[in-house]
Amino acid sequence: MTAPRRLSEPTGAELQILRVLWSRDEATVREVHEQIVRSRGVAYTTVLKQMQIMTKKGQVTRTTAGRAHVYRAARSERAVQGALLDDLLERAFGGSVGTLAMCALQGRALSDDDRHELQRLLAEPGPVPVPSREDPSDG
Amino acid sequence: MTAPRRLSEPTGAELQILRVLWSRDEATVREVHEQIVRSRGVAYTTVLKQMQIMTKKGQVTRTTAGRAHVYRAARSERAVQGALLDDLLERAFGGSVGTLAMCALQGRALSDDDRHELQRLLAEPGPVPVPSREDPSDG
DNA sequence: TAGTATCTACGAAGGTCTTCGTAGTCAAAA
DNA sequence: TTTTGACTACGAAGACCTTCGTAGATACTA
Repeated sequence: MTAPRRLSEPTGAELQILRVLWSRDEATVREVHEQIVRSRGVAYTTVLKQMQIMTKKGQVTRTTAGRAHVYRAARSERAVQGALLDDLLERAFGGSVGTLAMCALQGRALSDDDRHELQRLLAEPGPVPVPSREDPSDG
Repeated sequence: MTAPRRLSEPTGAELQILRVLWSRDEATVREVHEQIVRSRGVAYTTVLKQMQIMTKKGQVTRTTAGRAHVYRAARSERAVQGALLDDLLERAFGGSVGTLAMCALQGRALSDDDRHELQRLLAEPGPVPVPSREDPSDG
């Protein structure tokens, strides 16, 4: 009756915290909580506990400043997004990137900039190239 | 100390079952189990229980044939894929379809057919149109 | 010094997910 | 008739997620 589950891609609550960290580069628990509480009522200690767990999981790192901790995301936003997409790709699309991309684009609004960028990407031959964005750590 | 979670998008084990149902249109628990057990050791009653739960959740429907049940997916594969993409879009991409699409395409191999299809899709003006594929039920 | 505010750490509750064993029903075979 | 096999239903265990209260430490203030 055992039930092992996911290996370590961030869950919903974890992603919400990571989004704050990515947007500010680094932040204290208080700052993260102040940001999150605007959209969803949640206790300070809930965010604290979550971030402690994420530290243990290696999703964030922290340093000490005064008597508070300052947190940083361990992986770049792009790296985590890619991993989550890989998950979904395998679990729901049988690994077919084309199906996923078409499913994502169909019926959804797209900015002209994004449209052009995608067209440019698709115009390149071979595996779609990765433009060099700063991408500190990549797990 | 309460922890409400997802509303009803299928989980990993549920998706594995749905994939079998989509591939055969309909199937008994035995057939689904035989298919899944090829890639992963799991007891018959585990699949049975899962499908009972999915029935209660409305993810599958069933009819009786003899003393066995015959199951069907309640929603089309495309509909579920779209819903899962919406989830991920909101949770990890801030709703930006363009970012998701680019992240999905970057660095991943793409068949020529898929590439051309995507280019065709992107060439259309306005919200990317939905091609008419058979799409029986749409949640 | 006493009180207040702000941290971290921790434990526990209640929920979902996944898994499997056991029990009960019914039909077919010995 | 007894045994065997296939099916459904159900309960419970264990893992993980999310939430919050409480406790202890440390600084600031009256």
